[in-house]
Amino acid sequence: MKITVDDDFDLDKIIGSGQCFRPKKISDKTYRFATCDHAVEITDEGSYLSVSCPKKEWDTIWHTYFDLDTDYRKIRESIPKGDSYLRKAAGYGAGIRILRQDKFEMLISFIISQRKSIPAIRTSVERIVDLYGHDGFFPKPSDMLRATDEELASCGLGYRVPYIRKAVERVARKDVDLEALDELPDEELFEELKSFAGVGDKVANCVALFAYHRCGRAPVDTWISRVINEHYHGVNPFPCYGEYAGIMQQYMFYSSIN
DNA sequence: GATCAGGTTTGCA
DNA sequence: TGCAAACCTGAT
Repeated sequence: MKITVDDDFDLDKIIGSGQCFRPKKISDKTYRFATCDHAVEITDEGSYLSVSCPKKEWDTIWHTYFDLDTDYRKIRESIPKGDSYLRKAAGYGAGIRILRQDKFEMLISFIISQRKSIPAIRTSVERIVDLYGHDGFFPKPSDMLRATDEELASCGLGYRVPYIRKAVERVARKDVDLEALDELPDEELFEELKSFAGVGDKVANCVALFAYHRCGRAPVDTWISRVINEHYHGVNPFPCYGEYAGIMQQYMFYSSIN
């Protein structure tokens, strides 16, 4: 089926922006994405996308996943002229969109991400899918309850094993309802996420941004910290960007690692 | 083979 | 409240 997108949309940049770890480029123009119990292959033909799923699935799942109701071009154009670094970064990162990804997968993935390179994160997440997932889909919390410490260690989790174990238990036993957290305002969501062991400011903001689509949240990692020091005199500019701070963060992050 | 990686926790001023 | 140091291990 053909889909046309009249806005910034670049799958290479989306995959390369560090917000997701499992989507893959499987050939020159074709990409594979999976979320919850759905998977799709998308071929970018330039003027349109050729997608492997029926229209109904695209409209109900993937349209939302790719945040196609948001006008990213307009957001880029709203950047103040005086903010030359951001304007340049946004031009370079044009095509990035903030995906709406599965909450449990994001929580686990970003707990793993601390002090790891992106390739290392990918390796660990893939290994978890191999061990506990079904048909290549990320496991449900209950699927991971049976995990042993040895198995988790074999995923390269190191000292994060107890963090993952505790998070799985809290979610599987409904001690925390990740879906229900959707109703909370940003700051309360942030605090709830930080109540997980192994989740600090950076990881909580990543989960808030990439799973809960809180676009005002801007995770500050070593790369962004470098950008702040080198281009903003050490003063964090994100509070100025308001509801789109997270999108601006993605442009800067993408520019700084690519 | 050393060094560092998209941080968090813990302990101590 | 702030600042180091320690932490597992894959990737380069």
